[in-house]
Amino acid sequence: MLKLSRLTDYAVVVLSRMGRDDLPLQSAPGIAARTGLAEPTVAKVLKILAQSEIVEGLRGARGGYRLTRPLHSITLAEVVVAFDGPIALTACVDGGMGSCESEHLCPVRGRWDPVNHAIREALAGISVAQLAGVNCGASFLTTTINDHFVAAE
Amino acid sequence: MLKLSRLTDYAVVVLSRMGRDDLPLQSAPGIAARTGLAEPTVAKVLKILAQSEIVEGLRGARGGYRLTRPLHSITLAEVVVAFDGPIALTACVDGGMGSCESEHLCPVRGRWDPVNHAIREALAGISVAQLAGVNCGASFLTTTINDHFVAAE
DNA sequence: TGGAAACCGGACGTCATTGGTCCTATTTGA
DNA sequence: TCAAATAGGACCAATGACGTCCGGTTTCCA
Repeated sequence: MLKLSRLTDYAVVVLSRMGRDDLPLQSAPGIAARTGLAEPTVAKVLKILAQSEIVEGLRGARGGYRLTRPLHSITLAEVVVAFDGPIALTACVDGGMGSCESEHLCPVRGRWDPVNHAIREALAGISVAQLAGVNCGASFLTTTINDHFVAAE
Repeated sequence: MLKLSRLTDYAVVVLSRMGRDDLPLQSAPGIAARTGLAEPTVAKVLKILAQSEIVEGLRGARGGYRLTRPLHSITLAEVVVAFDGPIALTACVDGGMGSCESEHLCPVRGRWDPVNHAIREALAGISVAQLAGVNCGASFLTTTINDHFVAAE
């Protein structure tokens, strides 16, 4: 279905929530309660986000998570990469020649790179703040995508 | 991995092959032999392509398939839709309100549409001919994507 | 007129990946 | 010292994709 993993979806929800009520520190159970998502799921999402340094986790009692950057500087591409891995529509792209057995017959050898690049840029042109609908006063780069947002409002 | 289904990948290979040696009619076993792909797989791919009217199937002995349109007018988006269904990165997009149980809490409600649109346009801006590397003399619309192709050559 | 070749539609078993959960260790504040 | 919270990993169930195969139909040719 060319869809991204459900965890990525949750991540956007969690990040949006964290950006909306910007407290100094938010615990996983607290975010779970405010988003309506299951607590273990939120915990898993935050752990992965912390590994990608999109959020920062502080341990111990009264610990919690906080955003390392404002929401409008976090791109959708970053989040997708954190959960789904590198953005590549086909397996035969990672530079590694020789991995495909019918390589000498394949007429599309190496042609997917521009496609992946295009998708990557489309996702990089969208910030989580845009998805969250946070009015952060920033103007965006990708005119095409921004036009869509304007049209959707 | 945000990857498209393997059948979509095969479809591009098959279409590229059909466009390269443009015979009046090509059988599934023949294409299988020329691409190095398994024959049942090629047959399945062609059946789906026929349902989407990207190729046309002629039955009977000496039958086979042929492209309904030149390769450069078939977009990657069409092929993806044929195999992966409508391009939508999340499940909560198909207009159908009320399908999500935590909808009233969700801070990204309805915000995904522009993202899907952006991805859709990125895929619609790429023709199968470009993936196949066929020199068809046409100039392309999406400057961004075309720039990538130029840069890749 | 019969057989062969090819498309058409669908069903089926297997396999990998994802999704959700849980457990234990570690850290920190009261 | 205890409680609260993150960190990291393991585990199992289930969904979906993949590849294959089958019977049916159509058409050409000998």
